Amino acid sequence: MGQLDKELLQELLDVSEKELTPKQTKIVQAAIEIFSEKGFAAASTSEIAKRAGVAEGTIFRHYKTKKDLLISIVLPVISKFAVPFLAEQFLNEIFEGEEFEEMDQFLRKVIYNRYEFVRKNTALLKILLQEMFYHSEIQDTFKEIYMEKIAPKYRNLMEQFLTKDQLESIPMETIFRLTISTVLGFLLTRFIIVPDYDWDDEREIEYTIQFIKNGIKGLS
Amino acid sequence: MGQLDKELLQELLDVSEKELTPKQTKIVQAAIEIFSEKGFAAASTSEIAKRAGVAEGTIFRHYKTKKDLLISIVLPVISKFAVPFLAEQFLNEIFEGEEFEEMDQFLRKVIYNRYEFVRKNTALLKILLQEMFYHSEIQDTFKEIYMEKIAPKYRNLMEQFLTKDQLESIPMETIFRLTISTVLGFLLTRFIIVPDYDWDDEREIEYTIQFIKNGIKGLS
DNA sequence: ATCAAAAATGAGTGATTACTCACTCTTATT
DNA sequence: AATAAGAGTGAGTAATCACTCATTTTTGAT
Repeated sequence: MGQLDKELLQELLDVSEKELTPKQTKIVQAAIEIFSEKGFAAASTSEIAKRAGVAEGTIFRHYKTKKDLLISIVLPVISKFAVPFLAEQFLNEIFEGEEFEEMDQFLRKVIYNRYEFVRKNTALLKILLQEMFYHSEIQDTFKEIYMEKIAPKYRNLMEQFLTKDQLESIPMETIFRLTISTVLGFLLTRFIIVPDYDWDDEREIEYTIQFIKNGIKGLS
Repeated sequence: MGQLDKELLQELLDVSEKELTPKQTKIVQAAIEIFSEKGFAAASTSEIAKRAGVAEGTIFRHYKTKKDLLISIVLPVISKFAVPFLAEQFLNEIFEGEEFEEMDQFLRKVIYNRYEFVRKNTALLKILLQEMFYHSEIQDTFKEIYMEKIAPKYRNLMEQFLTKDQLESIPMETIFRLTISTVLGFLLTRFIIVPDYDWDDEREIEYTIQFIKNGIKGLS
């Protein structure tokens, strides 16, 4: 279950880090598997070492503590999950050439993009989802990225889609909340809560887009 | 933070159980606090005993294992969270006398009702939210209650609100998914993810209702 | 081939874990 | 007052925990 692509892993952890030794990569892969299977607190360093095919001491050569290992795995995922689809390049593709397009287009692009990300990184996101409640470093990183990267860009973007009526009467935070919880609700349901159900993904995505679009349209 | 009302606790655990001794009540209260603060796996029975003002052995008089304690706390919450607002009495209040009313009314009633429940039981629901991923007993109970109690009643109810067009074209599972994830998204955001934000609850609830109603209406 | 630095090892550490059990205390019934 | 049963106790147990460190192995530049 959930074999980890080595290149993908490297890309995830390489954000600003130096390279990992082969054994270090093994350790990180094993840690991701076990953390997501039984949770951080219930995972033991001895089991991680065993599954990585490595002496337990090797873990502590590279990571001062077990929690250090968790943090080094989990923090880069937050950036990778939140930031890229708000990068300039991504936005330009939406507003290419002609007039800016409908909210449909934007939502569809975002959802398909994040769908792929979640599909490839389910284990990592399960860890993140679980541990964010207990580790303030994770919460702080979330807050920082949301406030500095996501909120301002998304706000600008939404203003393009909304009428003057809507902009005056509906608080932007509410629109964020409803949009994000619908999209995350879809992704979590699809990949974490009931992944074994026989979903018709294209159809579900299309319904989700229409639900958000009409839901927001009806608020004013 | 999160002091536990003793009567409320009794009511929760009394579903079909015998009474608890005073010390047992203390144990359950302490366990709820500590489980929700640090998670089940990171909570130690010695700390629970200490906070309950009880010898550690007393815990194991009443519960065979630490996990037994968790399960005895968490399973009744699932029923209490899911079932009551679908009880006959509750539904009768909505369809009282005249014609059946709008979807608005139903959603408003459900949301306010569950809002109060979540407000009073935040710690319990945080435990449930965390541990459902690791304990199959919890998942099974969820599935059972959803399939036997919630889905069939909610299906009947929704059929009252939807036109023939909608009933034929939109799968009911999709409507469930969108509705539930929007409502849970609101409650989780409000009470667990960002409880310290200065929410205007009445306004948010009203927006949430309109969002769902118009979102579904637009699907056909 | 030499050798210094980095990587890896695994036996060993004290602390903590969930759980046991022989025993005492409390309570209610007679 | 006697007694039986359940509630409560807390010292004790083996297992496991995260982490250390003296030592060995691997690596890469010369």
